[in-house]
Amino acid sequence: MEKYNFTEAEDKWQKKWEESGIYKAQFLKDRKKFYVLEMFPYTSAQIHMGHVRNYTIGDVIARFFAMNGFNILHPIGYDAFGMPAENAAIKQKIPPKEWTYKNIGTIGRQLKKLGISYCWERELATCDPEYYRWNQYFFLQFYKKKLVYKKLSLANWCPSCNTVLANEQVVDGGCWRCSSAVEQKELSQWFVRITDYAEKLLDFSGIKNWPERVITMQKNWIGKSYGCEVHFSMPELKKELTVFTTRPDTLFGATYVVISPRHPVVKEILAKSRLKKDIESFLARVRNQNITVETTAKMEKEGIYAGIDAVNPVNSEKIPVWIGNYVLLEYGTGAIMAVPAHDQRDFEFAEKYGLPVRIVIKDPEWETVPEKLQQAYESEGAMINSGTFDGMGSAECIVAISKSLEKQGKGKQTVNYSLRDWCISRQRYWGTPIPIIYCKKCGAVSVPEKDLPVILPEDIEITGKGESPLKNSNRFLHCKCPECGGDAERETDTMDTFMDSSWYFLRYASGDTKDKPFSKDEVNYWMPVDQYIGGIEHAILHLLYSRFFVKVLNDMNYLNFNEPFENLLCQGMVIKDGAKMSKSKGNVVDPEKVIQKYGVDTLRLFILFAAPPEMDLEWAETGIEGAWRFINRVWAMDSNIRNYTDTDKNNGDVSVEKLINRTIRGITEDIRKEFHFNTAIAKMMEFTNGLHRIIEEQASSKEKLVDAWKKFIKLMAPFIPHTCEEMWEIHGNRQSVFNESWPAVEEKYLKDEESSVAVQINGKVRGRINIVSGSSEAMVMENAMKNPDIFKWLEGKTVVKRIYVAGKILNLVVK
RNA sequence: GCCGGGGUGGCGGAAUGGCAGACGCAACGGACUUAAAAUCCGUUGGGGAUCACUCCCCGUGAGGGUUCGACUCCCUCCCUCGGCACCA
Repeated sequence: MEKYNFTEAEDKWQKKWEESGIYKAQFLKDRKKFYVLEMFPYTSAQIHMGHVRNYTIGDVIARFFAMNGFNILHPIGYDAFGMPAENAAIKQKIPPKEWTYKNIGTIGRQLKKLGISYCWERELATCDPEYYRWNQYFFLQFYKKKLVYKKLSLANWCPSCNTVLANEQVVDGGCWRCSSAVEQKELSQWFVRITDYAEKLLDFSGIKNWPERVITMQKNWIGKSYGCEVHFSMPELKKELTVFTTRPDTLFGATYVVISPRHPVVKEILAKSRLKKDIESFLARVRNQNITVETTAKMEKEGIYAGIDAVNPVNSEKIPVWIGNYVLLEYGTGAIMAVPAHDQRDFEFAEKYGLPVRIVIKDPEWETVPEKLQQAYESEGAMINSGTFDGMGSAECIVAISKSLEKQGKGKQTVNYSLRDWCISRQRYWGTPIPIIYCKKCGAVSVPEKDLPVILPEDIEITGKGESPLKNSNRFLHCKCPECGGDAERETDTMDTFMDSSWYFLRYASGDTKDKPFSKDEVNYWMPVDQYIGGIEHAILHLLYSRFFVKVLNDMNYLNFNEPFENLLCQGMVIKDGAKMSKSKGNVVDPEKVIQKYGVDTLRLFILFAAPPEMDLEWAETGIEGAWRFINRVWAMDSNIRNYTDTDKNNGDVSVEKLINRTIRGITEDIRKEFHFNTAIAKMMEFTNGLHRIIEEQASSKEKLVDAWKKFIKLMAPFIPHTCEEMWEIHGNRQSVFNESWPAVEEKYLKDEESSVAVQINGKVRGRINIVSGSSEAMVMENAMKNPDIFKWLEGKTVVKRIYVAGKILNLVVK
């Protein structure tokens, strides 16, 4: 028996698919559509196993829905802007554009080898000026609506390289290139006002099926909390200080307030305070503490008395104002009231600096003497030391105290979000230039739409040092003001690449894009994406920004839907030797090598079989061998079936019909329900095992056998497309198997005349009996009593209870 | 610390209130072969009884509960992998 020649078949079918344009998306308004999308790849050197898994899952879904009568859009493109291109430029002296397009070439070739059913006509790269001009266009539309603005914000700064660093470029508090200590520097940067949409983004009602954890992560990220703003007066400054708290019930227990070192009032304090020198040296020390993830957690809480007091509005008590490094300017009002008795952080801070503690909520299990308090009591209880509120429950006091403050104009109930506005400024080269011109006379002026795109210059050397690289291009930097015609300079920041990926799915959905970002009609037809597939690492940012974009564009009437991705599948990682495949771990398996040795269908089959899509997948070379064996078994079986000879004994047998119909039903359900391709493939294996027996025993006529086999080829086609096309052709078909429709279940073959019922005694299986379908409970019982295996357990006992689940189980409770 | 996923044979995994371990891998035995590879057939959770057909006990991270019946539902705990983290 000859082995399946995968190289020949794969080349042949990939070519045929390309020539026939079978996967080309067609805008057909009256047909039901299905948009399958995998997160587009970043243009690093080549694709890895994680990509193969992602795209294979998408491909099975696309092919399955196509065979089920849907009009399919299944596009691909490249996330082509970003830092690694600049790193390559620094290290290898290759211009970012050259590096990127070289990689696009490699990845494109690799993707084509995977034989995915992509509509290549809609391929895009975000670094193409015809793409990024629309980033600029959207920026300007948002600018008009005041959804983008400029403000001062902190950035990581390397004083030696004289450059801004991304968070991931800060390693152990130092610069990744030169290890100098990283400082925080205030820069004027562009922000998108995503906080305006916080409430809309919390509404997930337009989403059909997303992993629960992704929704939870987004909700936590947005971080809505109900609370109260309280105004404390500062007599020395003749000013009010507003704090935000979620626990107004503890207001009587506030023994000091703390403000962020970057709070605007700090300047005024410095002007007035007798402790000016001490505060300045404290600020100098704290200011350079960088705020990357690792360091924030370890950072010691520190503070200093500001030398002035604040007056608590509920009891007119004077309490000290402190400046503390643990208070964030960006959250709430940048100032807090500290209640050490009922907040663990405040408790620790108070202990460290010997600040007073006052208990205002009674812990039912603990004493109410401050000196004896071991830790803050953060739960509910009865109010004490709180004036007229004493005796009330603390939960009702949250509302009562807020309302009382509101009435006196000393505070108000508010809602707070931890979501911050989206900083889109990057002081880098390889990104979309921000279309703003600075004129001494006219200020910040938008580039007129007719002048878009603002093209990224290529006469730039990337060094990784100095400020924004675009400042080095005179041709780029200097321009005329569009308003007054005078000398002006361009904005030299580029946009965050999340801007690119926030709408690429709309561009894909649009065939006609000469003079607009996308065609409204076509986008309204294809969108939302019916199935989006990608890694969990994009659970928050990419998915949140895309949702935001769609909501804004909906409000601006560019489109008429509210969510970009109705269904989301987050596939698990590819693991080898207990760790995620990665270059640094040295455990990568190159997909191309596997394809060379076994063919892409084998690789697909293994990946789909080894685990359900959402779980991590353990790479196993022996598993690949198993997949390869299965494909060859199928290949051999195909020729056995073609060479099968009829005998006269097999005419009435329906076992092959039963088998194929059971398989059709099982596989269809496994795909439909949760994309559990692993169990679908198990059912294919069960089918071949069963069919093998039928062939050996010559239990079926040839006609029925061939008929079942052809249906089986269709069932396998989404999984191993090349192999199935080849077999489909050998069986005399001229058209692609993907023009066929998915086999339908013939219910009449699934009604079993006999079924086996397990008989339990006190919940333990003691025997099995075969019954005629539809037997009554009494008949089953009678049958069971006749069975010696069961009878012996009943001797000398009485049956006190009988549970019968039709056709499945009979449980007898005996004493 | 908070939130979430997960824990089932030697391994990947099935079964989500009704016969635990489908399907595959690995291992072992057999057939074919001069031999090997490939292929095909068989066995395979642990323990025990039996010449044998077979039969019994234990078993889904640990302990408890609900139920005629629990991998599945509830409570307590342990381990593990992710995410977030001074959010006031």
